[in-house]
Amino acid sequence: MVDVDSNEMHSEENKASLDNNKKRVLKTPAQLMALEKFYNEHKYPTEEMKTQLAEDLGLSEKQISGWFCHRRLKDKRLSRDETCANGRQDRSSGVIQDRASGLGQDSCGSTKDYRYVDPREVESRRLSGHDFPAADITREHRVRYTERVVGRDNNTSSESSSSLQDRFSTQHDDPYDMETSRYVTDNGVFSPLNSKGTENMGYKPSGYLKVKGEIENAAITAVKRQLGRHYREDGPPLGVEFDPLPPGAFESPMDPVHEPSIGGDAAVLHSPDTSGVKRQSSPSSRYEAYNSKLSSQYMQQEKPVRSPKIGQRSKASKSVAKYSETHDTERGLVMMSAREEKVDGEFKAMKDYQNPLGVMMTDEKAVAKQGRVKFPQREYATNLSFSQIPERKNQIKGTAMEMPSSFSEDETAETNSSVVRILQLKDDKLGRGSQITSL
DNA sequence: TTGTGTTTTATTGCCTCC
DNA sequence: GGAGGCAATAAAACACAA
Repeated sequence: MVDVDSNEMHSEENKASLDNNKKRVLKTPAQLMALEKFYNEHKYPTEEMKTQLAEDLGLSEKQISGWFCHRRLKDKRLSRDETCANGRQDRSSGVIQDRASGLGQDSCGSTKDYRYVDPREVESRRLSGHDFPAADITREHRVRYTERVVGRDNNTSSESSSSLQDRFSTQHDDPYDMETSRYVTDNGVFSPLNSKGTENMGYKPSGYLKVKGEIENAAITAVKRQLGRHYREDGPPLGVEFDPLPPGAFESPMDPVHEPSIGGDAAVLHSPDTSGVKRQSSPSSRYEAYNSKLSSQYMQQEKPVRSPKIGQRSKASKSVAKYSETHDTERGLVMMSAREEKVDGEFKAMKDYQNPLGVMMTDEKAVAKQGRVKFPQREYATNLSFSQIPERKNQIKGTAMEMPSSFSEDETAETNSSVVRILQLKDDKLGRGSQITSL
């Protein structure tokens, strides 16, 4: 742990070092966290924002500007790599991809190549919550970063997935607030998460799950567990017949622009009741989106492409695998950030889905230039307790580690109930009531 | 322990917009 | 012309494998 004083001193050193020598000084975890959070909402901060941020973080405006600049470049670079990798993967593998992950699908393919998309458009989409490879990348980065932040002292648990058990269980506006409230005790010490969810299951993948990696299918496994005795590997019970799907049931618009790509049910999304569903923060919908996305990510890792960046990713996945074996109690904290970010984006996507793109997309760059973006509350920096953020070391990188491999009982219950709610909504819309029980 | 690769930070130059 | 952003580059910090 790093106490406040040392961080503040560090911040002072940042300024001083800039003046005195050119030796670069790493941002403190708290600074990075604040910056990341701010960046997550404002890719192009106004001068006022920068000033405020610089003041709050103890950095110079130049540093702030430079950081945002590099951060955008990083996003863009990663976006290129990611979309290109996805495109290659799609061509080389015969694995069916979820439609929700189709954004990567067409990245280097025929529909649209995001490498040639105006980055501001990318950003606008991200801001508006539309799913996008870059959004994943941001999430990946954030996970990587926060892992570094919290993953330093990972000796509290050897369970492989306790951190993930909370992925879908909670929704909070501010992941950082949530982190501190949920994981930090009154003394500011990280309290271990409940890890029993991993132990009590003893579930072994079977059938299709054997083929795919356990990591990828952990979410599927979780759903299986939730379904319990209702789950049948060989399909529905004999004698149970499903109603034929209505025409166009699987024909959700694949407009790469409007497609929210959250992997949720199209009927739900297009339903007038969508608002109710999204506010409900259905873990199942999130789960679906997550699972579909993870599939594409997993495939990338499985067949690394010979490019420097992909090589990094492959290496990262190894680290992740190793990391996931031993670091999970506090990793949950990392997951919370990534998850909340994604979830937030998903709900934005759902909320924004009904609006035309032209209306929804805001050119933040232009807006920032005009200084019309309201500076948010100074929560980015001030809400961060430096004492709660470990010193940064042990850079653990990865993407697929976000995969939930187990759920706590509470989470299972909640997820299960949410799944049922979604199914009920679907059935209500389709005017049938048999599928839930058929499951 | 060391070499190598990756990431992050800082600098600089060019470009675009007002 | 100034401001801001992007891209290229260098260098330091860091992680990891041998």
